[in-house]
Amino acid sequence: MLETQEQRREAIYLALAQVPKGKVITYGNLAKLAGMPNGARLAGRLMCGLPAGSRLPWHRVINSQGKLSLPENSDSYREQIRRLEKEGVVINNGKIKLSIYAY
DNA sequence: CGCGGGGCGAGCT
DNA sequence: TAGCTCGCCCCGC
Repeated sequence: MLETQEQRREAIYLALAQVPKGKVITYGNLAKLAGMPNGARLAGRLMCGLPAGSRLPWHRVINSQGKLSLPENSDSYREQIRRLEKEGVVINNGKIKLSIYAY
């Protein structure tokens, strides 16, 4: 299980698809749920490689510091902020409250 | 095959 | 809180 990179990718996607709306999850935790204790960086890699039309909630994935791990000047960054706020996620000084972490 | 670099994380100063 | 180091895994050179 989880031998090919396609299987790992699917595992991450499945785990991501289970993150409820209005909540967020860290890269490390996401990878862990997918069965990869040390796959945080892989998770990050996959996020930036997601197809544009994907229905996956990639915007609910943040780093362990409770912040968005994207360049503040990028379009993706603003897009993520926009989507999160639209779901009711409160962000203080760029940080997200621990109370809305999933799992 | 070594080396540097990532949408990472944990631990120490 | 801010930096730095080190460990992890995957990629491109």
